[in-house]
Amino acid sequence: MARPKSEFLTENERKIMELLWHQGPLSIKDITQLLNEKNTEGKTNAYTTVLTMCRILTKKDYVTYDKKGRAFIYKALVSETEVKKTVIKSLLQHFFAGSSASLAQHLITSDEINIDDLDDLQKQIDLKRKSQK
Amino acid sequence: MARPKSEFLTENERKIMELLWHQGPLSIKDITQLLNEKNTEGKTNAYTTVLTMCRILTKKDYVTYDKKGRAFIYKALVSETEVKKTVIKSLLQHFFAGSSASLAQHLITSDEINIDDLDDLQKQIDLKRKSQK
DNA sequence: AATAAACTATTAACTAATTAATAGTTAGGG
DNA sequence: CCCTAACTATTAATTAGTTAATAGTTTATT
Repeated sequence: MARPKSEFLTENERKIMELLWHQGPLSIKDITQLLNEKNTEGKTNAYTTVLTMCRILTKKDYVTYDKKGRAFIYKALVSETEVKKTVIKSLLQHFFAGSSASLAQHLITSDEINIDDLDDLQKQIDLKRKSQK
Repeated sequence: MARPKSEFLTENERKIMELLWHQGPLSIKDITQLLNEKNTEGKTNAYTTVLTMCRILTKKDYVTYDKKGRAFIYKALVSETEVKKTVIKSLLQHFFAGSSASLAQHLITSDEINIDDLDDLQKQIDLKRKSQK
């Protein structure tokens, strides 16, 4: 077996999905424009490059399209939530023995959380507790 | 530009790194054996396949080797903690606007955390709070 | 010192992904 | 109805990663 399809979205694929998630259905032209606007460092993509990426996403069932006039309007088939879930699941599996609690703990003890965040988390835990009783 | 080096470890690469992290330095023979033992579904890798993968990991500076007799003994150059950190950072960047707190919240409100876990988390938050005062 | 066993190096075939040029098609304005 | 602009389809070159056969080298044993 040669290289398998990448387990998740590649960087380029994710960028396109983000546009579709946040802006709704878009034509290739739209996507090309938006990608090139966002790209710092002046790195621009050709129309046909974006087309190819959208074809790949179609083949992988991440998106589909409707024909509107002569243009294809692409839309997401998979939600951001679903992708998020998959990625977190994989992270948990690989590095935290499948335990959400273990990752949560890691995040809480990390340096990047301040007191306000901790307050919020505590409230969230209380709420969750009550709903589980 | 064609396909860039994968941002992180690929599945195969990660499996090898796991062995080196948890078992210490190993020869190609050892790695091959351990990989094939672990593999359910009877999928075995040839010695030379493993060799190639180790070469790639060497080129990427994830591992290095010492010559011991005629064999190369491979050892990890990058720790599991470092890789973990990188993966979490990317997840945060892409799906949680860079906020650890936001991901922590997501985990806490997810269905997969039980009361005992919540207790532990609460204790952890208290500890962290005191240390930050 | 010859030989076999154990190891590494070279090479290759194949698929996925990236990038895009060029060719072909279609639809709307004159 | 024809032409051109806007769009899609085809094709291709390139690199990364997967898999492994084969060729070459080294070392230990007889």
